[in-house]
Amino acid sequence: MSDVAREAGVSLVTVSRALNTPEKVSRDTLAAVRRAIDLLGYVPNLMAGSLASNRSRIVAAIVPTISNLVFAETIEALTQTLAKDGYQLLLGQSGYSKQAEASLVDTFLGRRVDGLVLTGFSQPKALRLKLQRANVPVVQTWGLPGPGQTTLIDMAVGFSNVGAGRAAARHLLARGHRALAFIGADEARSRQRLQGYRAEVLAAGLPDVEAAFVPPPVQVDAAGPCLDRMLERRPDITAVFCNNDLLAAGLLFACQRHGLRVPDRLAIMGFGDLPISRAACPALSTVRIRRAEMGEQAGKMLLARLSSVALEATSADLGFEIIERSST
Amino acid sequence: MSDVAREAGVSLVTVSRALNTPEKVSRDTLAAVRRAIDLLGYVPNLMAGSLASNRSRIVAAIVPTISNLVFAETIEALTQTLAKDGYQLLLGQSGYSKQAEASLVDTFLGRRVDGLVLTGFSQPKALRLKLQRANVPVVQTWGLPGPGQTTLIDMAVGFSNVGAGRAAARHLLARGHRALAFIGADEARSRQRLQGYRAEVLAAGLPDVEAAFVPPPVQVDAAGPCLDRMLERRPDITAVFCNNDLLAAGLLFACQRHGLRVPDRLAIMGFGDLPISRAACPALSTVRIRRAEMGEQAGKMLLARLSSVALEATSADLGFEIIERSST
DNA sequence: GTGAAAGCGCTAACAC
DNA sequence: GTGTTAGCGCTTTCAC
Repeated sequence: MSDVAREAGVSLVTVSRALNTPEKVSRDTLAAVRRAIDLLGYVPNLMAGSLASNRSRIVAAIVPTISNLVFAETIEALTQTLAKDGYQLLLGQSGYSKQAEASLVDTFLGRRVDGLVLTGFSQPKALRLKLQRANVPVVQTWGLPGPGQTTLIDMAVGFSNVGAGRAAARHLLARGHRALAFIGADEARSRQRLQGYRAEVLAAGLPDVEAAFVPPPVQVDAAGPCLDRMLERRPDITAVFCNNDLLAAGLLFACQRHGLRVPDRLAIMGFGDLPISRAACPALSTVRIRRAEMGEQAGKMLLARLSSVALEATSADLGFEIIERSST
Repeated sequence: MSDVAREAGVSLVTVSRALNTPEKVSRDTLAAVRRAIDLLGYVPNLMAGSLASNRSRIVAAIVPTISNLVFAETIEALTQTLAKDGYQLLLGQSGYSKQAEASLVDTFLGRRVDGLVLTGFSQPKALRLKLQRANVPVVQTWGLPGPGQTTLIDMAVGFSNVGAGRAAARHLLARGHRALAFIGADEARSRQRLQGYRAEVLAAGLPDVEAAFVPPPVQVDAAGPCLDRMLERRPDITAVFCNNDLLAAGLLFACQRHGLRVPDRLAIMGFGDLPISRAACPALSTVRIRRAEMGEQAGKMLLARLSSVALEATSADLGFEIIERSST
């Protein structure tokens, strides 16, 4: 930077200003500085700037895995929202492990990220306190703060997993199904959806839900084996709520293979409204959630906080929507 | 850090050493320092460390979009390989735009990333030169350096897209197909596969391939409309090579919808060997590529370079494999 | 094994 | 509108 300053015949600060607040520099000086920058091929060191200004312009996000399309879309929208304001994204993957999440948070705090986006609300208390003490803006996603273990750290954007489970059950019950099953990943959000799903079924005076869990990360081909075991135990099952559209698509293929007609013999309901649910044959009924908006909203909340703009609310409920298609 | 030093009764440098090279500090001193760190809740500022040491321990990766499962898996493996050595990943998404890619590179160079992972080989010359001048380790992925516009910047890991296209064509020709079609995204790698595919078809003395391009990012539901147009123009088509398994699955659903039997009326070949290709009914023949290994290998190459370990080769060909299943 | 001194390349605060 | 001064919180180098 001092080379540039010398070349342009100005002082070092002026170069800094030309870069960061060009409107506070005269036209001629600005031109001279820019010429010098081009001439010397100068690339500003943002790390030094971060150290001096105490703002890294980096936000970190932790997801269980980026290989799950639903998280990928949230991250994509988040990255793009942040990029508009010159922020970059550090990506962390917890692999559904609380311990890995905690150690990622430590690293990210050490890097002095300006903000943090977490997935879910089941962080241990110690982590919550650490984050609150660190005084770093945090957005939790893919759920909503509420009673139980779902505690708010700072800000939140998502939807009610329990409510989504309830709505799925109501949809299937309204279609006349009386023996319902559930297939989901063995993790917190999926269990919350099951909770709502089950509550609705029991409230209708029906036998309990037949539930199967597959270890996360969910693979599309995990559904087939589940189906076999399920129908063996409960041949009366007529509807399955899959906690992921990909899982539902896999189940649909498994039904085709077994000659089970969908929805006549077995109704299938997905979750997420991924493009595949619309493309499938029959098209899959599902619960639409606003994945991209979740990332965008998380980014906006952080940016607002970072620019000291007053936030309307610390928590945003993006809701969900039952999409009725042909598989139920 | 000086607070910790005071608390532990040692100098500031000793704290730094206890953190970075604990083996160079005596057992007692180490214990004292660690006690002080816990007591004070000290979190080292890695940005300051980066500035002083001129190593950021950050690697940046640029992919077209993280919402495409194939890239997500590469990124996942890369992140995990880097994490083992204490490196974090900055994620950039170009949205298939060369301009966006160039501007991301500028930002990342400004952040003084220790390494860079790029997707593809068609970077403009100016970008290549800039990266080479910056003297930062770079790995290009999802292809191989070779003649044409595919120039090597520094290191590479991938497979031959042209070769994969050729192999797909040979597979279909061997099954007796004589009128072949292609559906792919309108981007460089897809075009290279078409190039190999077409070359093989023409070499067999057959009519040219019927090719359809969909704008990236590819969506699973993009295939259906393509199919209609294709069969209208060329009702003789008996096999389609889709440049993505998701696209192939979408095509399979479209065939079910139209009552076209797969593979009897139309053979479908996918690309990537995503889990869905095995789960599909009929299971999809496809070209397996080693997505996760690509990320892992890219990470290893960078880490080797960063720790000054001699690399065996600057370029790794991970190959591909034709997976024969029921859809062809 | 430990410490003192000298920066890393910037920005913040204040002066002019 | 521009410059001067004083750091940001570490690591490196060299000395002991």
